[in-house]
Order: sequence, then structure tokens, then C-alpha cells
Amino acid sequence: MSFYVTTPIYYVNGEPHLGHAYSTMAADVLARHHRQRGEDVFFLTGTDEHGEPVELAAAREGISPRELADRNAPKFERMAARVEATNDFFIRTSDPRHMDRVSEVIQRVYDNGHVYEGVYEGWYCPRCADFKTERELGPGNTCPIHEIALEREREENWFFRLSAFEDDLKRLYAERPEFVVPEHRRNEALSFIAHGLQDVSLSRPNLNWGLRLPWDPEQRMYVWFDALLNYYTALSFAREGEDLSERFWPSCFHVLAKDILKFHAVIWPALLLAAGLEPPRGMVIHGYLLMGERKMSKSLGDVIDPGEVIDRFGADALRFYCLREVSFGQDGSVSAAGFETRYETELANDWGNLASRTLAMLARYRGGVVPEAAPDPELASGDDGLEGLEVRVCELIDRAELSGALEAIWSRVRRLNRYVEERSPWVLAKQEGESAGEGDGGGAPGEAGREAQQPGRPRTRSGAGDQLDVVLYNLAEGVRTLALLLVAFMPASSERLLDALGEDSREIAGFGSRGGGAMTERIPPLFPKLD
RNA sequence: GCCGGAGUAGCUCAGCUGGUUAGAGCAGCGGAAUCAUAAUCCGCGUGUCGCAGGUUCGAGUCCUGCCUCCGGCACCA
Repeated sequence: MSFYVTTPIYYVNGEPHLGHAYSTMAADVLARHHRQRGEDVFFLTGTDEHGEPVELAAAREGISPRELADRNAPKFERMAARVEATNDFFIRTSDPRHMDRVSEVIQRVYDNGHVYEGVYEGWYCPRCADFKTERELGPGNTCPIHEIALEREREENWFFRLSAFEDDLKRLYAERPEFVVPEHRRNEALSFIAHGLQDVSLSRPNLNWGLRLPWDPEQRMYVWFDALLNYYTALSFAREGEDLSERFWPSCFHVLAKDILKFHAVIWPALLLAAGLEPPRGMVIHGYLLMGERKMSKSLGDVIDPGEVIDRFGADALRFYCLREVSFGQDGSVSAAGFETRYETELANDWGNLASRTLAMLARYRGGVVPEAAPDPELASGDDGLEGLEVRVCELIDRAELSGALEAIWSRVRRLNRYVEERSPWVLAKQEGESAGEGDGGGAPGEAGREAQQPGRPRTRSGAGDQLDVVLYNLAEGVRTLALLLVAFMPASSERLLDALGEDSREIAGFGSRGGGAMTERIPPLFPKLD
């Protein structure tokens, strides 16, 4: 089974910010999670480099568009690395291999008769060098930026016959209810389609930094078509000497923000159909991370600087915070104060401390060996029971409900902390020590205790000792299964914890699927408090 | 204007097809415990469930009207 996940390709004319990182982190969670399920995964991110804004920005600096792109693309590549994204490739649309492939595909669209020559007429601003939409116009048909009166201009364009795909799109949406999630975004796309589709410009003359149309080199492709096609073209050259298209298309899932919904949910599938290709398997539309009401702007004070957070707390903490704090698919506020609260209460106190106390008791009471015992039904069942959690989490992640998955996991983190209190292992340990009397009753720490736990040792302990085995086994097993589910979200810390638990596998596993016997070790706090 | 969504504890939000005393997390107050990163666990809320009507034996949950906020309404890289 193959799973191909993409982020949007980021427009190279700008600096990476938390919003970009958010898409990348979410896509990475999906990629890692599906790898854990043993699927054949390919994860793509990259930069979108053509188009007029890049051309203009480069001109302002007196450099070529390519130089501008070459300078900025690495920033996005580094951003992906910083949030510990495991992308298999980083595509740049200025890559000649991408451009060649785009030409092939768009030629097919042309050959299939979905393109025609027409005239685009609109309000043109010579200073912006761009057409303005009716909505953008200032009073009296003026440019909102330059405040000058605009003229009606006509321009030869090639058009893509989007209108011809209305029925196909409606059918696609009807047959695949989860093509676009969350549902409110799906409805938005659907109502957009229902209102009737108009053809869209495919190319323009007078562009310099863009792909030439194969059948009309005077015209350059509108950057959107070039950009969308990256998801498909990358597969043909991402791996040297190999074409992955067969292997990963159309099992493709897009992660994107709501501002580019229409391009992905309407134009993109139509374009693929026009080229005789399958639409992707689906897409998830996420919202914006708001900082103090404003969208991503650097207003005063309480903002999140992703680089700084990663430096101080690690990428795991940033990934967790963003996906936990705002319900994935909706807009939500993030702040430095909010981050600190979640970091301290949930990562350090709830989860990190649960790991610490579990490992500590394992070491202290059982010499670092997970005892042999059965899953405790008390812990396995109930609303926040451990049993079946992995199934639930997989279902949620299949619907791209990442925050929902974290919430499901967290209710079990709390459950395990409660379990510790309910069973008071330290009391059991004391009782065990007392009734064991003379011997090596199990209270002995260090090597002696470890020796005492070798398999085959006669089980002469008291009832308290057996109960302690049960509690410690269940704690170890509970923490282990949660850590496995958290690998996708917080890879570094989860890996460290799993190593400490003597777990080699990274496959998603159910509660109780592993027996006792594993060697564990104490480790420094997963999420240290930094006061 | 048209279409859609939302308005529930100080804060952030859950509440599916109407039915026991409306829930969770955070923050606050009190207590227990000591395995642990002084972490954890337990207890504590007089909430007009936006406003006004209506349907119903019964509505936060359905209907009508109103108020407020938000999103979409075609090229916005």
C-alpha cells in the first residue's frame, strides 16, 4: 500500500514563517504515521518559483529571478529540516526536469482539446503590471495600491476549459465524500462548483519568468498550473534513474491552508482529468495560526518565533503545540504564553513526568526489567481505556484529524497518571519488602535487583509483589503504546523514550501486544522545565 | 446582497440523530500522597447554554424571527 503526501510548494518570494512550518509539520506527521503502519510512503515539499511577483522582486534588487530563487529556496529547505520533516524530496519548480514534465502534461491537455485561445479583458494596472479583479478595484476603477485610474485592457490568453469539468467534479465529490476534509471546506468547494464554473486563463503574454507553452512559445504559463503540477512531476525525477509515478500516483494526499482551497479542490482535479490522469486521493485544508488576532504578523509581544522555540524546546515541542493548541482544520490563536503553559503542563508534567516515574519505578523495584503480567482490565477498558486506542488513532489520522488524535492520546496519558495514584506502587513495594522479610524481596535497587529478576527465578513473592508486577507491567506497556503513537508527532522524544523502554520496533502496536522481560533504563527528563 | 457556519463556566472549547442533577482542559481555592521534572491524584463552579417566541410529556440539542461575529461568493503567488 502506498501513501504519497505533499505540502504546498511555498512561494519563494518571501521568508518562511510559522504558517509554512505548520503545513510541513502536519504533512510530516502523516508521513511518519503511515510509515509506522508499514506503508510505502513518499513525502514531498518544495518551492514555487515562477511568476510575476518573483520577477518583480528580483528586478527591484537588480538580480535575476533565478538568483532570487536560488537565494531563497534553501531557506525553505532548511525550515523543513528544522521542524524535522522527513521529506523524501524537495522540489523546485525552476528545475528543468519539472519544466519538461509540465510541458508534456500540458501538451496532453492541449491535445485532448481542453484548451482554446481567447481574449482576457479586465482592468489593468501598468504599475502593478497586472490585472485587477472587480473586487480589488478602488473607487472609480482605480488601483488600490497605486491609486491611479485604470484602463480596460485586452490580452490574448490561452484558456483552460474548466467549465467542461463541472459534471466530472460533481461526480468525483459525490463518489468520494472524503475527497476534501474537513467537511465545511468540502461544502465550500462544492458550492463553488455548483454555482457554475468559468474557464480560467492558462497563459499570458508579456511574462518572462515562467514556462513557455509548447504549442505557443510566445505565451507563458500562468504560475498556478506550473505550481500544481509539481505534485505529479516530482515523482518522475525525485529518485535518480527511477520513475515513481506508477508507484505513488494517484495515492496522493495534499496538506494545504484554506487560502488555496479552490486551486486544489477544483482546478487541480479538473486539470488532471483533462490530462487523462487520476485526481489525488484527497486533501486536508487547515486553518491559520493566529497571533493576537492578526494573521502571522509580527505584532508586539506575545508571538511565536518558531526558530527560537526550536532552539529552546526542540522541534517536538513546536510540533506538539501547534497541532494540539488549534483544532486542525480551524483557525486558532497561538502565543508564547500558550506555548509555555502547554509545554509545562502537558509535556513536562503530564507526559514527561509519567515517563520519568514509570522508568524510575521499573529501575527501583524491578531492576529495570519489565515484569511479566497481563493487561489490567481496569486500565484497558472504559472511555479512556488503553485497549483499541491505536485503532481509534489510526481512524482519526486517516481523516486528518490530528488534534483529535492528540486529544485521544492525551486522555490516556492522564489515565495512566491516575492509574499510578490508584495503585500506589510504592505502597505495594513496601508491603512486598516486609513480607519478603529476609530475602532479596525486590526492593533492592541496582545490579542486585536486576540479577534477582532473571527469568526462571522462583516466584515466591507475596501478593503485594504480584500486584506490583501487574502495575509496573501495565505502566510500561501503556507508556510504550502511547509513545509509539506519538512517534509521528514528536519523533525525537518518543524515540528516546522507546529506547529507554527497550522497544526496538516502531510499528503501531496495541495495548498488551508485548509481554514482559524488556530491559529498561532511566533517562533525563524528556521535556525539562526551563525556568 | 446571496450561501454557509458560529454564539455553552474567567479563558479555550466538547456536547451525535431532542430525554437522568449541562461536560473537559487551563487558570483559582482546599486537601491527599511521595514513585517522579515540587511532578501527580482527589474535592470545590449561583454557567439566564446570544435574545424572543414556538413545537413537544420533555430542547443547549428541532422550527420561526431578531442581534452579534466569522467564512465563501472565480484567478487573490
